[in-house]
Amino acid sequence: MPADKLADLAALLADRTRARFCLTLMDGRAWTSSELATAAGVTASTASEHLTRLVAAGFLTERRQGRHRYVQLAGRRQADLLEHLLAYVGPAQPEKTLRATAASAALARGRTCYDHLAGRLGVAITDAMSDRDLLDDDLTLTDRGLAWLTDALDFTPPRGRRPVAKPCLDWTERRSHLAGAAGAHICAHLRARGWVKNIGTGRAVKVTPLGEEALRDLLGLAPL
Amino acid sequence: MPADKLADLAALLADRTRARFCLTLMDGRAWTSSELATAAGVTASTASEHLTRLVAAGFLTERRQGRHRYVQLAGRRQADLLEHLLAYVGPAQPEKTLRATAASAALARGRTCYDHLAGRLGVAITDAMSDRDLLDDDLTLTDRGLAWLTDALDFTPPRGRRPVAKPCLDWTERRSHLAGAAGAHICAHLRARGWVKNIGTGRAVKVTPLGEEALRDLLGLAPL
DNA sequence: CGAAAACTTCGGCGCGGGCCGAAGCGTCAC
DNA sequence: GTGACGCTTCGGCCCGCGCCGAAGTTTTCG
Repeated sequence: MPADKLADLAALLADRTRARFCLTLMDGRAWTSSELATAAGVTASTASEHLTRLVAAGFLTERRQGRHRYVQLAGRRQADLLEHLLAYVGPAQPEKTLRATAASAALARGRTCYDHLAGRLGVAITDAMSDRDLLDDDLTLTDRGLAWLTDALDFTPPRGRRPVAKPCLDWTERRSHLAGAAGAHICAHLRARGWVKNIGTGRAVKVTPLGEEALRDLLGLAPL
Repeated sequence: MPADKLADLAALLADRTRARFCLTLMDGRAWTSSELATAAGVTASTASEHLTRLVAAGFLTERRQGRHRYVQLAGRRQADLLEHLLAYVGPAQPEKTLRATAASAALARGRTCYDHLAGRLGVAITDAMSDRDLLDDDLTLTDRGLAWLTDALDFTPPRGRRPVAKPCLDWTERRSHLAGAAGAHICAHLRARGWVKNIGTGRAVKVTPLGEEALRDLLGLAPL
């Protein structure tokens, strides 16, 4: 019965603590059990039980390393699903505290979404690439786009079945931005060059002065 | 906190009975409370409470008519969300009973998805339209496509903001098929002409002999 | 080696929620 | 009006589960 599987999947995310874990993990990085526990405001034992359940359901993967248990979103499918759910509940409405406002403004400006860039930054890069005919309307890579990525950004297309470029729904912008191998490569490349940096401990990112210059040169992108 | 809203949304669907209700309502039609109760195998009182909750959350809409309470999926956003969740849990794996096998085979062959056609039938129509340059790669309507719909199928584009054509993910085929106003129109048109008919009480549909002929003439579609 | 750190397991508490049956209320048919 | 019907409300049952603290295991560090 597909309804039962649907209910089981929903039940997995139908808890505030587990939902917080998943959202925290949306940055695509691996977190330890205790990091997630403090981030969500529960004790270590509670976190341990939740993680066991999320891993058992295949939603997260774990890697034991010494006395640490690192967990990560299991893959892009899970990240996609979370994005769709977030898009449904809608962008966070006006916040109460100043700190929360600043934090969510930073998130809206630019962040990582699993392994690629999202927020206004992600959408702006996607738009700039579309304007220069590097992307099609459906966010697949054009020949020009492939050449550009290869030449300017040292991209080599993956050998596996992973789509090179595909759209990902953005829950603050309500627009599609570039995901897939190309999106991931761009994110990694900009990070490696020091063109974008993480802000704080979350998944918000900011463009460095160096990065603004580079993005202007590469894509004619004005500072956000 | 967006995580809390995510958890609340998931909790809404994290019950087998409510999940069954929603899946039953995926045919886009309105059902009465007692119909859903028997379909899901619960008493009237239990169904009433679940429906109240789903309506309060804005997931369903209700229409009181005499002594009946008709409920319906609130809109396309809800249907889309359910499709994505179903796509994640995957197509139903091999069934136990013969009756279940036949029923799910019929569903895979052709069904309605909220207001348009899905399953192999929906995908086949979408593919045939793409082959004839009526649709772009991203399943938007080409000029030829709009002309074809208007001439052959009495289509008039809606005045509102509803997209004329857009992709919808198919949870059995794992492919996109045509949704949006054009998809809904095609479904309604085929049904009105008696080219497709509902099978039984669910959302499975079959193509009539008349319909097979018409689809061959219109789109060069071979019988499924 | 001993102590500290990260995590897990277990017992127990309390709450929420899913279910039903019985009773009540409005609506329709005769 | 009278009865049947569809639905809702209420009380009560019970299970599941989210949480914690305490104790136990494994690894690291000095």
